[in-house]
Amino acid sequence: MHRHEGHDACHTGVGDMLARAETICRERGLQFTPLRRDVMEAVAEAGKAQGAYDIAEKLSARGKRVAPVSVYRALDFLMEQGLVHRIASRNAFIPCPHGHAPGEGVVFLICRTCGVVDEASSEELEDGLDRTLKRAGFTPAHSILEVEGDCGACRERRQDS
Amino acid sequence: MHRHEGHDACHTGVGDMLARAETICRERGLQFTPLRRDVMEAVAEAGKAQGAYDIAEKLSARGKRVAPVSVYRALDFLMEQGLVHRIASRNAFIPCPHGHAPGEGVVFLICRTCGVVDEASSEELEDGLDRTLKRAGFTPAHSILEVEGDCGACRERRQDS
DNA sequence: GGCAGCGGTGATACACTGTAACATTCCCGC
DNA sequence: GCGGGAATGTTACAGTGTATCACCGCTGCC
Repeated sequence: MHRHEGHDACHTGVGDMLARAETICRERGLQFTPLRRDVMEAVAEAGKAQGAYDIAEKLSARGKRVAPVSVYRALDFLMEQGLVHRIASRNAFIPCPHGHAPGEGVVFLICRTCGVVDEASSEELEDGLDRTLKRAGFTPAHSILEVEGDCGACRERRQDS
Repeated sequence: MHRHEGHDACHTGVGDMLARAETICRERGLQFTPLRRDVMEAVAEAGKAQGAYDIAEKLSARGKRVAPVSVYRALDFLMEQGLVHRIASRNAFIPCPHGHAPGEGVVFLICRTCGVVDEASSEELEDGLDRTLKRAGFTPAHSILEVEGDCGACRERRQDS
């Protein structure tokens, strides 16, 4: 379980993500089926967060029809394995370039201009949250930290014009 | 705009919330209509987060039918005024006992056992988030911080049994 | 071989959440 | 009275997610 400080710079390629997913499943004795692979690929190759219905459409477009319910099941599986995250504020899904468990002090940075979702994490933030929860007498099980705003690239682009 | 450190202990009564809502609207030259009042009341008197359709049902039960769309409009208004918050992970709404603007370093603590949603905020958490965002070169516009887990009361209750 | 059990998938239907579009009402200022 | 704006009513619909049952392929077991 590795950690990052600040911006998430390790933009893994689609092929790498699939390979890693397969490895993880094999290690855990789980099946990385064709459907799960296709869904993982669809999420990974999209530049931004994808809705379940978008994924279903995308997979159906290349031949065999895939029902949304199948996509949801595959997504549930991939989320349990920490390979995909759900963005609650968008009802959409993104690939996870690392392998962290859910609720681990990771913040999602959602650019409202270009739609790209990035991850950031820091000890500092996590500690602050932990202490705040402890003071409130609350035992966390799962956290959702999402910030909507403008990413650096989009802000610069706006200033140019 | 007052601040809290730690657990939110100021559990305002329903009557107080309504009075405060009315005052705020009058101060801002906005209408606190009967519908808005009813929706505010429904949200305030429920012990836990309410879905928009729950509210519509509740209001319809006592006589005149209220369509969900009307509830949504009232909720939008109340959210703009900071009187109500939306819990993204539950698609539900809670009253806000304070008067903060959205995205102000407030964390929602959602008890997965009893369903009660509490608010907590701290400078520490907010600073940690700010610094993390700055390092990532991200300009925040709106934050969603929600933690699901067990509140103190439910944890104790479980240990008793 | 036959057979129960189980995980994964297909397929249909449905529930829940949210919004668009347009009609109506009410109130305020002129 | 009359135009105009804000709030609400009404209908329809889009988007998101789940329940249910059937089926298939595999494995272990008798």
